[in-house]
Amino acid sequence: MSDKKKLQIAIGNRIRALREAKGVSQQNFAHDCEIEKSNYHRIEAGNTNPTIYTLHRIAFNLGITLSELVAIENPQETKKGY
Amino acid sequence: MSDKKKLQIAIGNRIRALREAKGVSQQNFAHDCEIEKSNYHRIEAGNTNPTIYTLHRIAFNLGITLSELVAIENPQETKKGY
DNA sequence: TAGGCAATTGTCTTATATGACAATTGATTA
DNA sequence: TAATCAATTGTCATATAAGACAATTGCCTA
Repeated sequence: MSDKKKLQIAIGNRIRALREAKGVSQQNFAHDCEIEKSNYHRIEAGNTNPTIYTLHRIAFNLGITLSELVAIENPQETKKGY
Repeated sequence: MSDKKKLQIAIGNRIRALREAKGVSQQNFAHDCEIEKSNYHRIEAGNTNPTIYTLHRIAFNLGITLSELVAIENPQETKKGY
């Protein structure tokens, strides 16, 4: 799997865990973040490569910083895969 | 100015400071990150809303984590501006 | 002065993130 | 059973990130 996909999945998993910890549904949370719900789902599923501003809105609505949001295991980066 | 633009500028400024601290040119650094040099410039200038994977490659080539890269002052977020 | 390098800007193209919306599935509950 | 809600998938349109490349500007320095 590509580094890009691994990163997307790692971020998606982290967002999902944090949202579930808050006990809020995808639908409601997506609405709070002003993200269309199906696209929000694709972010959690690791099927998209979100922009920093989208992640910023998600972090804000989780009540954490962007830095905390992207504090994931460092996907082992090799050269290439872009 | 929009929250989005403020975020882009904050991130661009941070990337520029870190790159300059390494004493490497935009051209060479962009090449290392596999980003076309004019587009790399637009990121530092805050004229684009980069994807997380682009920032991941930049962080990697700076020798820091994504989390460290986006550890910026929290642009004061109000509601709306999306 | 001429040449080279870095930074910047502009434009066109291509890939894709996101919006919008319909439809399906599964779980729950009245 | 029927109704509702959450999650998921698919498709189309739009906006824009990023690639590619040309051109300009400013700064060195040989």
